This record gives sequence, structure tokens and C-alpha cells, in this order.
Amino acid sequence: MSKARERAAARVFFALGDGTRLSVVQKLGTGGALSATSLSAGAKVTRQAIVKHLRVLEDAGIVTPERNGREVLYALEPRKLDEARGFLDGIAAGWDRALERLRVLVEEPAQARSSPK
Amino acid sequence: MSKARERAAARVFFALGDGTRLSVVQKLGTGGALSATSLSAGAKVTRQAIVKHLRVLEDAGIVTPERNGREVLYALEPRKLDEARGFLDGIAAGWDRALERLRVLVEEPAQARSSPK
DNA sequence: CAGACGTGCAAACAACTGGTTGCACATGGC
DNA sequence: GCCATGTGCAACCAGTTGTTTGCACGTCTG
Repeated sequence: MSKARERAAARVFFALGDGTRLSVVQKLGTGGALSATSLSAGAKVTRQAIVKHLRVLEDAGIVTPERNGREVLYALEPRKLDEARGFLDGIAAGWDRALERLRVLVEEPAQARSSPK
Repeated sequence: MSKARERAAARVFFALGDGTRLSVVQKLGTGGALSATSLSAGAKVTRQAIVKHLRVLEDAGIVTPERNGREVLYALEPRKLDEARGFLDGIAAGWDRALERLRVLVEEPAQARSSPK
């Protein structure tokens, strides 16, 4: 159930976990939809490398291609980023709950009989 | 300047971008601090694999080891997750701004002379 | 103290990643 | 119609990743 969601999240994180890819995502974020060629303009790697990275980002659902004449524009899919953000939130929230549980255990020394209410 | 922050973010995302590692992080999130051995108990990989993954997570700052007698407990570092979350927020926000800019361009047809105020 | 339990290191290995180069195929503008 | 521009394979390669196995070293506990 949450296994599929976890796999999807791992894919998104994997896609973002590469410097070149992350800078591509950032460029798309600030500059709007761009083609592979224009993305490779400023980059220090080949267009083909960028194309491969775009494929990875697309497989993760972070980016969506749309043909526009003879060029393909890649647009950011902010919903996917939101999903990933939510995933991180969930983990952090779980951790806070775990800490709270631990705190309660510590503050409840040995007298389990007393009624704290 | 933001280059360093970007590298750090990429590291965090890379660390989270592996199924085994992500499930480790989740276990730590819900179960509190755990040792490599206990983490490898339920997993389908060896303890050594878990240890290596923990090293990666530690290098990314997601996890902190603390010796407790003969075992080492790994605790989650939710601040790092928050940082990553913030990074995603920034990108999504940039995208929204880009869309807004585009919308303005579209709704401002050709009469650049009219005063919309 | 002796053994059980947990950690730490290193070698070995298949699979995958990120990157390049070279070439063929579409498409828009002149 | 031509050619510049942009995309789409495919092969190839070095480096990294994920994982296992084997063994040596600490450290609690009876």
C-alpha cells in the first residue's frame, strides 16, 4: 500500500540526487519550460547527457515534455515536488512523535500506579 | 553561495533516493534511534549493507550516530529533512512565479501603452 | 574468564550511472 | 527545395553503487 508510494518517493529523490539534474530542475523552476538544447547551453555537459537526465526526471514524474514545433519543451511538475515534500513531512512528524513517546517514558519514573489526570 | 547549499541538497536527495536507505530512514522515523543490527533484522539485506547505507545517510547529515555501550544508535536529524523540504519549496515557488509572469504576458496583449492601474 | 553479541574493515563483484561520440531523422524559415 | 536547427537512437566506456563474504576487534554478562 504505502510501499508503492515509498517507491515513487525514492524515485523522485533519486532523480533530484544528482547535481546536473538538480540544476536542470532549478533552471526550469526559474525560467519556465525549456528545451534540452537550451538547457545544455549553459551546462558543462553535452546535450545528450542533458537528454538522459531529462528522461530520468520524466520517469520520476518531475518533468513533462511537450512538443512545440521541432523542439520539445520540458515543464516542471510542481505537484510531484509537493508529494516529495509531504513524504519528508511525514517522516519528520513520526520522529517528533517518537521523541514525545520517549519523553513520556522518562518523565513517568517508576510509579505507574499514580493517576496523573 | 547557493552553490554549496545546492550541493548539500543534492547529497540529501541522493541519500534518500535509494529504497533500502529510505526504508531505514522511515524505520528510524517511527521507531526512534536504532542500531545497525536491529535495523538489519527486518531488512532483506545484510547488516554490512545497512552499515554502508547508514554511512551515506550520516555523510548527508540525515542521521547521527551515538555510541551506547557496545552498540551504536543512529538517530534521525529532522533539521536536515526540513532543509531539503525548504529547497523543494523554493523551486516550486519559483515555478509559480514563472507561470504568473507568463500569464501576465498573455493577458497583456499588444497595448503596452494603456495604464492598467 | 569465556563466550555471546555487536561493531569495523577490506576485498571482490555484478550492475548501474553519467558521460561521450557519431550518425540518422524530423521540421521550420528563407 | 535547401539547409540550419533540433531531436532521437545506439554503442561504448570509465567510475560508482549496492551487496556479499570473511574475519578481527571491542564490550557486556553469566
